[in-house]
Amino acid sequence: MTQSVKGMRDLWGTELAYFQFIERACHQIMESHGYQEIRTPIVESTDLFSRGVGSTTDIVNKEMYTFRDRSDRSLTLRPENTASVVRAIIQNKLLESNDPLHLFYIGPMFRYERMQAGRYRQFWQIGAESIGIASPESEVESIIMLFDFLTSLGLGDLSLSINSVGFPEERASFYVALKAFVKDREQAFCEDCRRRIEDNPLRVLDCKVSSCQTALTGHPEILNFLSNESQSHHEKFQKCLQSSRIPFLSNPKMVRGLDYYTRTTFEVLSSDLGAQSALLGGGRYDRLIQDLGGPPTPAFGWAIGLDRLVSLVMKKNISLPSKPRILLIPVGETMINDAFELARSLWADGHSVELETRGVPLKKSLSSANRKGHSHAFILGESEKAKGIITVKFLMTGKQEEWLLSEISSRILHI
RNA sequence: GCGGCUGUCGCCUAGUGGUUAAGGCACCAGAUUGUGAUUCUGGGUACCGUGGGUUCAAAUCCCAUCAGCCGCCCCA
Repeated sequence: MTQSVKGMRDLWGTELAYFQFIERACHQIMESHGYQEIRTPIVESTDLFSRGVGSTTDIVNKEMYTFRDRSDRSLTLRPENTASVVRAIIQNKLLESNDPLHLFYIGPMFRYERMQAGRYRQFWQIGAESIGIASPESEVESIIMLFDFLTSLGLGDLSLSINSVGFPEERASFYVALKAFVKDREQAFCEDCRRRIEDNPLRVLDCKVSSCQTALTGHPEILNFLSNESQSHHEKFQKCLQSSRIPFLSNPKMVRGLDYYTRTTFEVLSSDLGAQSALLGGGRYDRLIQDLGGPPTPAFGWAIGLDRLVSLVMKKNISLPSKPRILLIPVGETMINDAFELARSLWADGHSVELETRGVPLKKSLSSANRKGHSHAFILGESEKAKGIITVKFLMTGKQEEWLLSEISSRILHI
């Protein structure tokens, strides 16, 4: 049998219901904050990502789904959405007015990676981008929205890690200092770190080996290498977070994997997610829009892994809002037209009702209603018709009531 | 990209060279045809992930492949 492509899964049933619950909450919160949805193509020119995400990142170097189309163009399934959103606002001239833009998106992303729990080759992200504002306050506005969103899902207790990575020209001297620091103490570090010093010095900072963490005591911190402007930006950001009562941890060791970040970066990890603990991440990207051919424009954004968010919400036993599920069962062939008539009037009133059309014995209908999780069965047979009523069976308790046909629509609201 | 583990009905598992692969849950059929879920009775629904190989004989051993899981790397 042909099966789905490795790392790409079908969503249905309970898990899909959680996806939809979260997507609805997302739309609601975004709209209340004035963010508008944007949908960009899933496929883009490969160079958008190599230029936008950064040609030295792992995402670009080993994780992209890149292929050639019939005209020999190099195309890539988007590994993230910020580069596409930036491309879209430049191409569609959304920045002409100089007014800030607030956009959000929900959609699938693709990265060619080794499979693990919580890591898929097609995964879903929800993201928000705040474009055209340089202030630390705009960052906090965006983060407040993010936390309102998480709180509405019952996940308000997550803790935010923040850092600032400054601008590229400010980072260079920090890299030199960090490399020198580690090299001076090379023997104190583990084998992995000795390798990391060469190919990814920042990664030494979050090594899990405790002796390495000890050896890092007094290591150079990136904040000390930033310009006065970047430092004061970061201070304002922290003060604003504090006065907004958003709990955070300043983490000078935090490293992010995308090249376009400038100044503020942040992320939220959750130990409930196992090895793939990253739930969301984001930051400022003041150079990306000009790097991709637009006018110099400051911007800030974040993205949440929707698959991981769903798995967290499900793990915390946060229950979905449940509505009554009604099955209308005509008893006997003569009642099917009456059942259609009743169902159509209930649908017209906006009620959610399913109709049994198989013509099977009542016993069978009730049995599958029970199995499929219906809460109520409406039984309509000759005897009900003669009395102008319907039998309402409560499948949880087994109790039955008789409702007048004329009262059904209003009584449904109270079950 | 590197290292390791796993793969038996819809789900969970037993079975580690020898008859027709076993059990639980689920499912299906019945217990006076308009009452499910509960009870009772009956039913096995599986080419043992796939393809090769070894053997008189393979779910079991070997190889390959696919998929999943775990660690590294990295990220959501």
